[in-house]
Amino acid sequence: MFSIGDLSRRTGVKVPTIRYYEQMGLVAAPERSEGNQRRYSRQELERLAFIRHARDLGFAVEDIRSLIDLSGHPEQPCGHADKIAEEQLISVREKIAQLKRLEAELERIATCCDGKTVGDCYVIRALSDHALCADEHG
Amino acid sequence: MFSIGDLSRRTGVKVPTIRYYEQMGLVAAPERSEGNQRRYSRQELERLAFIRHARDLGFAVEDIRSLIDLSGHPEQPCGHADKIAEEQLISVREKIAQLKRLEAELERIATCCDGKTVGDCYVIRALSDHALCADEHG
DNA sequence: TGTAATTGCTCTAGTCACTAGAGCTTCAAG
DNA sequence: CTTGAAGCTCTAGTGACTAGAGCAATTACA
Repeated sequence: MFSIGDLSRRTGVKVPTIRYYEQMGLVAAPERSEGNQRRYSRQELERLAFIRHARDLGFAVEDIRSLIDLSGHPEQPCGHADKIAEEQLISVREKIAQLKRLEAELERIATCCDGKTVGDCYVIRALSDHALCADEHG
Repeated sequence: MFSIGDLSRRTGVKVPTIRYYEQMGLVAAPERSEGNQRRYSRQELERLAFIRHARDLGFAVEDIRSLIDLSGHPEQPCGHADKIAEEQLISVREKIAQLKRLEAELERIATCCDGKTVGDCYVIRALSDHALCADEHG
């Protein structure tokens, strides 16, 4: 039996976040001690580790809920789980592409400033005038 | 003189977002028509375009506030503006690095599933067991 | 000039995924 | 048996908007 603090240390999920997940129905309400404190089993530790891992990978809480539902039905076809993971992959790739465009733009902005005062600062001018951008973004 | 809708169309910032920026003090409260509708000048259009551009580049509203304050003092040294842009560049690069790690992990997860049911689905197993991960993330 | 469609106004509340704080109780170690 | 850490519930705050209700003003057209 683990206290909420044990669970937090073992999974890296903060204590208030665990309680929040319980409220959201992502983890079930666990047993309580005589003094009304939460007591978790190993199964619940594993579920929380699952959630943590999926959150680290950028899955939305709703996706995680679906994945948990799926994992409770091991006899069903797993196409849905694959689909969630693939969509997540696509979204991550899109974010990378977008951020790379920003990186290029910011690189130009942040390294080209040789003005001494704000009046001729390239950072400020570049932000004021989209026409100074090399290409489209945003 | 532009209505809030004109401003929105010209800058790509949505109408409620413009009002929100006014509330947050990012743009000044503009003149009003006799019927109490907002009327903007070209200067305000430019400021909003500046904000839009900076938001597109991922600057936080607080950073934008600083940049606007700076641009109001063109005689000051521009080191601070440079610093904000450089920090933003660093943070974008960190995000890219993190997302690339996720991409690799998700790629492995999403493409390796040849199980037919959830019971032996690699997606679910990989999320349950961090030990299946090729390397650290999150 | 009339009227209808569009646009605008304020205000409150909701989003997502937490995070912080107040004020209290329980637990574990010495 | 005491003390200090950890736990409890509850409310409210974060960032950057977004949505909706219920009105008022403006604009286009007949």
